[in-house]
Amino acid sequence: MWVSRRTDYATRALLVLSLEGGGPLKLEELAGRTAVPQSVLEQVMPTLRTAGIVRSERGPAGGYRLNKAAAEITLERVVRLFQGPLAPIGCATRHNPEPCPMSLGCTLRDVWEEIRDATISLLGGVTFADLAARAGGPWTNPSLLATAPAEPAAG
Amino acid sequence: MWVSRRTDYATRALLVLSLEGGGPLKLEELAGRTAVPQSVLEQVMPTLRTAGIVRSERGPAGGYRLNKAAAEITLERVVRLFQGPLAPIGCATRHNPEPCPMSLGCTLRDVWEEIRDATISLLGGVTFADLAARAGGPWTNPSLLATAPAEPAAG
DNA sequence: TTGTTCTTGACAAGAATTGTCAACATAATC
DNA sequence: GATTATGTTGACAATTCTTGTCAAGAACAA
Repeated sequence: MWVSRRTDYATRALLVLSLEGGGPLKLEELAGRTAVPQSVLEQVMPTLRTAGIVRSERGPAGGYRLNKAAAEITLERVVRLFQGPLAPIGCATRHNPEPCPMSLGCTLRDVWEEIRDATISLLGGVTFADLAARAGGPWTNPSLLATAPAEPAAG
Repeated sequence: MWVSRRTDYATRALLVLSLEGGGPLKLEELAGRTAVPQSVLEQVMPTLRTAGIVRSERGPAGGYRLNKAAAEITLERVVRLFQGPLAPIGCATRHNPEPCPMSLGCTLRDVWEEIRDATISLLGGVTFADLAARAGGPWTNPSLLATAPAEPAAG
């Protein structure tokens, strides 16, 4: 339960962009196709842009597209961007681990590091090309999305 | 960075109890030997007790000890007790996953589930007997702990 | 009865998360 | 140039989680 909503939303947006090879997608479209509040994507997309992962164009016919091949964007890159270190605990990060008076001979830390490495290995081994290749359902067929906004037919 | 302090503290306390095969350890001793604030252990230990992992005795000569063999207490059990589900995200828990309109054909969720399973596999494969067998430093030799409380010799 | 120890519940301070909004900048089109 | 469509930015409120602390109470032994 440690992947934040923003991380979730960012990966969703990138998966849709990976599936939409060509033209730019507007923020509104992107929000609709990923079932993400547009107001949150407003925050998420600029972060992806600053990181060089997506590119944007303004004005009519503007929108977002990938800034590099989907095969070159790993899940690790994106999760790191929004989550920071992937270690489950501060004493087990690879860079600048949090000091702990019990770290010497600590076998608990060994396990935390194994979890960290397994996580990195999995996230680092998956690109958005991989994710796009096997995606289905509403990902490839937007009409399968309920798109139930404010008020359903009730009254 | 998803393992909470309380989880950290609980596992530390259990590791020390596993190393101290025999007599009960008082809360104060346990706090000292694990470098954990006693006031927090006051909250953590009863949780371990209610879960049947440790046993307690009150009065003088009281304290805590393991309620079962260290080889029968897995890290998974303890982490679950304090963290809840081990999945990185709500849609990927094994029981009652959080519903998501994008779950059909979602390859992202596949990866989250792989991370969940790898985490469970690692945590489930380690017992406190394993952890105790290889521990060293201040874990086996408490005198190596700085135990620097309020005011060091400075004046 | 006294002293030691665990037990419980309430709590405050702080941090992180989540979602929203308004004002602004840029680009195309009329 | 005016207008419209779009991304950009920063501030923000509400909520929830985390962390540590404390005081009063219950059990046990001497």
